[in-house]
Amino acid sequence: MDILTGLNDAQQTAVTAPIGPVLVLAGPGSGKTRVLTHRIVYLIQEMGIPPWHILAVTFTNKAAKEMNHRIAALTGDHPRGLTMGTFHSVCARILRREVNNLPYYDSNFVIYDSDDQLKLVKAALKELNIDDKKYSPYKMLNGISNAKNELVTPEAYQTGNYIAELTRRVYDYYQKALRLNNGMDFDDLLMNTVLLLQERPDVLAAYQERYQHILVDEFQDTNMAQYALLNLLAKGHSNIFVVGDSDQSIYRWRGADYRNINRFREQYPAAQMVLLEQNYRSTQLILDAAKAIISHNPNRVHKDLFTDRRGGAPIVIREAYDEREEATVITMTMESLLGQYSLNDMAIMYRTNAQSRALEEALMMTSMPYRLVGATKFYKRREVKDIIAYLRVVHNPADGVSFDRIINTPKRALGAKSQATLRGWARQNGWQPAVALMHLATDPGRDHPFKGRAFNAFMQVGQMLLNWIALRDGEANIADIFDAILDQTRYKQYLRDSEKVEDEAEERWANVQELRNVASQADRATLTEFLESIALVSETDNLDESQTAVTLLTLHAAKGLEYPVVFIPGLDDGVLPHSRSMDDAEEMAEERRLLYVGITRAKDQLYLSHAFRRMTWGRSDASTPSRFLNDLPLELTSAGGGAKKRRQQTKKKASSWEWSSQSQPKRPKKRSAVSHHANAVPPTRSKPLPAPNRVEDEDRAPRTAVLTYKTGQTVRHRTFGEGTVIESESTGSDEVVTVAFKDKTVGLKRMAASFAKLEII
DNA sequence: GGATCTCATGTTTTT
DNA sequence: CATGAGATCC
Repeated sequence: MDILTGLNDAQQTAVTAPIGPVLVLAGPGSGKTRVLTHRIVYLIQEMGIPPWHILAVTFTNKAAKEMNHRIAALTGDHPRGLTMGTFHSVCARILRREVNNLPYYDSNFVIYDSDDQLKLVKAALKELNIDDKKYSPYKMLNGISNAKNELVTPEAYQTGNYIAELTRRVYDYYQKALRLNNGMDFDDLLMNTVLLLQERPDVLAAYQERYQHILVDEFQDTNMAQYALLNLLAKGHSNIFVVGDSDQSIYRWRGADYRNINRFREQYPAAQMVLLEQNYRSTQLILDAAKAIISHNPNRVHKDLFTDRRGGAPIVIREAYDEREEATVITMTMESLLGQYSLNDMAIMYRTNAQSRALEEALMMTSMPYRLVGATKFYKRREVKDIIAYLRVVHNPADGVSFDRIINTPKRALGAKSQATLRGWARQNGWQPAVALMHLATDPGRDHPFKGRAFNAFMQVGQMLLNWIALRDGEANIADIFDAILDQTRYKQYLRDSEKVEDEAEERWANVQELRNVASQADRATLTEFLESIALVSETDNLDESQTAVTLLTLHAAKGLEYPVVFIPGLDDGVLPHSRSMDDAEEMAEERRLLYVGITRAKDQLYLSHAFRRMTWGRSDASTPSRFLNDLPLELTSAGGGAKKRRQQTKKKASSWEWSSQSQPKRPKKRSAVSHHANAVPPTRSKPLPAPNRVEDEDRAPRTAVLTYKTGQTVRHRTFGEGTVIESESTGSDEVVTVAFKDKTVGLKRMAASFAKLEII
């Protein structure tokens, strides 16, 4: 099969560009992953480049996996020796291989996550006698991270003021602590790789020789360290193919700098530039809206996005009374769309995670299944972290942060005092605490300061560590070590004893089992590889698409995804744009890009909403519609419930939102407090947001759907128990039942019949 | 050593 | 409001 088949002209130009620097500016939905994968295959098949000379870097494991998958589909095989991975995993691999050239580290170094980092910073503050009340550890860590992203070592850290001086000292201590623990944080993976390549021309030469062709995804998200890394590797051959879109740069606060695109152009003036402007995702109308929003940002490379999908459903903009009503109406709109779309086709994208709460409540109310992206936090669970900490100590006994976590978990009556004694003794002998315990267990006769209960407990831990390490060095696989740890620490018993609620203990144990599954699947991997793989996965990498459900996610998490129907609630000034970005033009521009990213996720339909009042930090405050809404041309939006009329007025005064007096008995009270001085529409039945494609159908075909439930019936819900049907109505494709449940804590609920699975008694 | 209370804090979070 | 960290009390 010709690999150029199905590619448009611009895509073909990019894929077949002569070897050398190439910059692809790819608008949303323009097929950038396609271009990247086809380029790789083109290099291999048409230009005869051996796969092992190719390095392709992405930001997420998901993107790397996707590309691997597509390449395999194109070639019918996984090209042997091709290096494909995230910046961090590629760096970790290099560092692991070059560990002999790294002072202070051995090959069992562990990767510290943000929790571990914070613990080290706190320890540093304590050691340096800095008040963590006055100087927030988070901010210190942030400063350290920024420095690392800019390749500034503690020695080179500039201190113009007192806080900077403190940060420098903490940074210095922190960095030494990392070495002592044989640990690196995420930023170290990048910085240490760059430093190594800078300091060792011989090592650099080897990697330049190895990676003769470099491809980079999401180039606008690279930070200084990543840019430096790419340049070092590409120096000499300049075969660097980067794909990016500065309009989708939304990680500035993490050090990403879209100006790297400009730097690239300056550094490689001969670079071939390709603009991908044809969009294969959205309707023209949605693209026009996106363009209208983004065009207000200064200093952009102008792109003229277009699509074959002429026209499209107007964008619906609505104002809600508050965030609860906003959520209710979104769920009702979803219900009304169920005939046309599956729940999998719909997503709600918001600025802050806190916004998900109201949405979740509304979804639960209607029994509509949903999946929350990024909220699982499996690897952040206490029990999971406990076991990983054990494994990490077995793998790298120098890891003091993990050791601190496990030394008294399960409880061994080893409190602060005993631990301090241990630390003192270990330090005297130049050991890390876990190493000290192993010495103690090997030779209990040696001089030590412990006695009685503490001595026995420490001996026991030392003995266990020796056992596990013997397993590690023997034939045992990861699952064997895992089981030995669970068994010898009596971890299950510990969970039972420490959780008051039995279900809680069960759940935690289930998580431990889940982790064990992951471990047993990695049977061929070494402990090093296993720990590295779980340190470098993100939660969003495992988006479970297997069940039918609405997706809830932040706008950040939405990048790279697409859905036929997209809802973006919270278009209020202070939410989007976020209040923290109000006094900084760069940050405001980034907020705008965030909205741009959100809008361009939508294929067919887009629903934007804002609220008249919004609850922030326990306070319900009047809200102003997002300034970004003013930039949407009126002709692209539908006149949802008079919203357009209102938008034409300079100032809105109140909501014309409607609510159901039956389903939300508490609402009218609150509501009337504002509506008497507002030009509110008289309360009528709640209506979903108009679905533009459906309006006519509805008029033509009056509802004749047969209802399953009738007023007065007694029904049973699997979680809410028994209740009486108050009302049931058809939404066209589904039936919405209002039930008064006997359980007073449940009360009145509106739910979609297809999900609620109510049993008629 | 553990439970309970108080108080501060509060975007986004690819790895 | 809701969460989490740290202090304080038992």
